[in-house]
Parts: sequence; structure tokens; C-alpha cells
Amino acid sequence: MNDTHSCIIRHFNHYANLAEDDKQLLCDLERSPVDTRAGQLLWQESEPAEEFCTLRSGWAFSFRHLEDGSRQILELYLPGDIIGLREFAFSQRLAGVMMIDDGVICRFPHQHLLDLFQRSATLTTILFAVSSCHQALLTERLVNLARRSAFQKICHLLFETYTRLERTGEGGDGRFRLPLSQEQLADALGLSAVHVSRTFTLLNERGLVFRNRHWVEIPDLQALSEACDFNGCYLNDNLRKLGAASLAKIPAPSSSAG
Amino acid sequence: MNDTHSCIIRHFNHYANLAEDDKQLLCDLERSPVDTRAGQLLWQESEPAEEFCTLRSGWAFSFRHLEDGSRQILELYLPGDIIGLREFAFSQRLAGVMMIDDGVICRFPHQHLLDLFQRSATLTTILFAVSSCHQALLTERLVNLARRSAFQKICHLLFETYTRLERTGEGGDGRFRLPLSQEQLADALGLSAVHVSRTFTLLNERGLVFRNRHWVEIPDLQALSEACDFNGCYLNDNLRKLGAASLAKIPAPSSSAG
DNA sequence: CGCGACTTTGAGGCGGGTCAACTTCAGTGG
DNA sequence: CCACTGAAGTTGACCCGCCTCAAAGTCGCG
Repeated sequence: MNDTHSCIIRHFNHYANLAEDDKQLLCDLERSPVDTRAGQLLWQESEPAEEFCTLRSGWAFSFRHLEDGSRQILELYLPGDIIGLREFAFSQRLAGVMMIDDGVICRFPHQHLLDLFQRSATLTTILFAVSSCHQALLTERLVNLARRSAFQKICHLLFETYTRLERTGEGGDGRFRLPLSQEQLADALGLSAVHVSRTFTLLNERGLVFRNRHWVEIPDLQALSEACDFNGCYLNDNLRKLGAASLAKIPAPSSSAG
Repeated sequence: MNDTHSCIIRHFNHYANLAEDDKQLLCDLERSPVDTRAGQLLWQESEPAEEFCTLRSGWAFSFRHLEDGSRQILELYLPGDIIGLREFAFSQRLAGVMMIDDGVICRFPHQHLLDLFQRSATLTTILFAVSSCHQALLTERLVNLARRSAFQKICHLLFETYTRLERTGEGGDGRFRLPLSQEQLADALGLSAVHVSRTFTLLNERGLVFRNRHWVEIPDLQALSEACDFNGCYLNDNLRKLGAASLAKIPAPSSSAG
């Protein structure tokens, strides 16, 4: 199959080696790619939730509007991510999702996941792992929002995003494209856009981060990670090890293999 | 089977009707109950993560220590919850877990979950739903921490907790036991204990909430929910509907090859 | 060239933090 | 029955990080 074309396969393969039929099952999730533009809404809060989607290219974020008119960005989605898993148990969307970039998404119905649970314990396990990693990310964001200063918040978000990109091969040598505006960063970090600007100025003065338009340069990764008490454990998923040990028992559910 | 004894069965049954053998599988998770005391650590950050556990009675919370010595409480666990799912993909604990109350927990190894994925697509689905609801809770906490005032934060936490308790049958007529100290509340909400105290005074003066020791009284639930822009969607899991429709297809594994 | 989106900078205000002292209360022992 | 203790909660004084409002500057693009 076209492993290299599919971000999801690459993403899942990262957790454990996939058999050919598992790859096929995954491909089924990406049958209907659709081009989307920056700023486009994939869906809005409280719409009926009937499908998930995979992000093949481009960035997206989920968000909630508050009564006072402000907006909170909940999570950033990068290529290879599955969007909407959080709503698995719900019939309504709990948050809107908007594209940051132009990109390509593939919608697939709820039922596909249920089928997948039946057909492949390996993929089920990986999916659970993906969801668990996602939760770890949320948790870390929670700490970030609750306890850190604006300065640390920004350092942390930048470092985290850089690390995530590096894993998907888009990062490298301390430079990356960050398509978020300062206002969007503010909405993600629970700050005001004005203060984000001031803080970038400060980061610049201290030589920790140089931001220009949508490009960010981090001359000293070590220094940045220390500035925000960054602990990368939550990004280093170790399921691969588990893949070798315990998953091996799993992939023989049906008798049909031979 | 002893449905009534097992919080988990009650919890899971809430999502879809369980078959007898599914109940049995769940019971296997609760084979080894252990008494624990208030303040006891179930595990600590960065210890090896080899098992999950179910909370049969008592409350618990997960937390992280930050470099500056402060502590962030991440989530509250109530009876019937599974603790540690977030670490499914990790070999280390990402957060510590501490008992708030005396209670009973049941530890079970990682592998049990993998077995469960193989044996029951229904339980797998429910587990996924549970995890998804848990994520919805985290997300709402994130909004709470990022965007709301101290006043609203406390209202929200109280209302959410009351609602969760009501569902498990422990709430009722606007009164409930909240075993958290003000310092623990502060750690959960990203506030200082001093300010939590002030805010309770304010809530008292306004007649919204009366707190005495570990008891909380909410004379007007409606008023409280309005005070914090509470939207309970994320607590009303609607999988039951899905249970009727799509889950029905699942329990018959390999017969239809399309 | 000029518009609109984004960013920067300044002035002033407030919510919540910190420190420290005091009060309340449950539990213990005399 | 009261005195003592330690944990939990309350209160006051002061401070600072971040917010808000407002205005000016920058840049890409039709």
C-alpha cells in the first residue's frame, strides 16, 4: 500500500508495525479526501456529531466560545492526527474545529471506528494509545494554562510544537513554520494578544526565540526547554516496546490467516 | 452476577446494556480489592506504569508537581472510575495519584485491557466511550482554568462535581460531601488557598454556596450554573442511543464477510 | 497606492498572589 | 470538663503580572 502517502499510516506505524490488512483498514478511513482552506470550519459546537476526520495536510485547531465573547483554543492538530475522537461518546460536537492552513481532510463515519474495533485488535490498541497520548497532551496543556507565567506558557507551547513537528519530520535545526497569529496563540494560552506580543518581544531580547511572520527560530533548544520547566515524557510514547511484547499476542484473532 | 457491588459494572452499564460474559470480564478487573487510607499515594510521577486500577469507593486525584514547588491537581476520580488510562501508551507514570478519602481500589495489569480488546468489542467500545467522556471533562477543566475568574472557577467545579455525584446516586437536593480542603481546591483550580477562602466568603455572602467543613450546600442550582456559564453537554454522554443502534451490530464478531 | 489584517507600544487599572497574623475547630490527654 | 495542639480557614496589607483601551506602525496584496 501507499504507506508514504498516508500520514495516518505513518502515524500509526510509529506505535507498532502494521500488517498489510491493518494498513488497508486504515486506508479505508482516508477514502474521501477534501481540500479545505485556511479559516474554514470543519464543524461547530453543538452540531450533530456523526463523523470523525483525519488531517492529511495542514493544521487545525479545536475551540470553544465563552459567554463573554472570548475564545479558548483547546488543541492543535497536525498532519496525521485524527480529529473528533473526543466526541466518540457524544451525539453533539463539544467544540468547533477550524483549519489554520489550507489542507486536506478525510471525513469518515462513526461506524468505521466500531468496525475497526471488531476487525483488528492491533489497530484498536493503537487507537487507544493514540487517544492516550492525546490526553497526555491535554493534561500538559492544562498544567501550562493553570500554573505557568505568560513567558513560560509561550516557551512551552513553542517547544512542544517543535517537538511534535520534529517527530513527523517537519521540524529540524531549531526552525519551523508556525501558522498561528498572535491572537490565536493568545486564545490557545489564555492570554491577551497584546501580552503575547510583549512576551515575544521579551523572548527576542533574551535571544531565546526569534519570530518573524509565521516562522519561528529557536537558537538554543536546551535553553528554551529550561525556561519553561519542560518535561518531554508525555511526548515520548513508549508503546513501541509494548508492541513487541504484548501486541504480538494479539494479531491472530480470526482463524482465517492461513 | 453482583452488579450492585461493582461500581464499574454500574458505570459501564450506563453506556450500554452488558451481556453476562461482559460483566464477568469486567469483574475480572476487580479481583483484588485493597483498602487505602486518605492521603495514601497510589503511585508517583515517573514510576514505571504497569497497571491501572479501578476506584471502588472513596475519592482520589491525580496531580503533577511543578519546578517552583506548586502542585497542579489534574483530575478528580469518583467511585466507579478507572484510574491511569491516560498512561496506556506510556511506560512511566505521567502524574501521581493520591487518595482523598479512605477507600477501596483494585489494581489490574496492563495486559488485562489488551485481553479485553480481543474478547469483547462491546466493552472495547464502552471503554473508548469512557475515555472519550474523560477527555471531555479534561477539556472543560482546561477552559475553566484558562478563561474563567476565580469566582466562576469555583462555581464551575462545584456544579460539575455535584452533577457527577448525582449521576452515581450520591448527590441529591443540592447538598453533597466534598472531601477536598481549600488548599486542594486551590491546587485544582490554579489559585492560591487564600483566594479560595475569600471566594467562598463571597459565595456565601451572595447566597450561592454554603460550605461548612466538608459539606457544600447549593440552595439554587440554576443560579449557580448561570454564575459560571455552565454547559452540561460534556457530562451528558449520549452513547446509550448509539448503543441501541450500532452496538447491536457488534457482538456478533465473525460471520458476515460482506 | 491604499486597504485590511496583524503587530507593537504606552498608560492605567484590577484580579489574584504572597506574607503574616489571627481564629476556629477536632482531637487528645490530663 | 478544660487546656493544649495542629490543621484548616480567615483576614488585612501590599504588590505585580496581565488585561483593557487606544493609537500608531508594519506588511502583504488587490
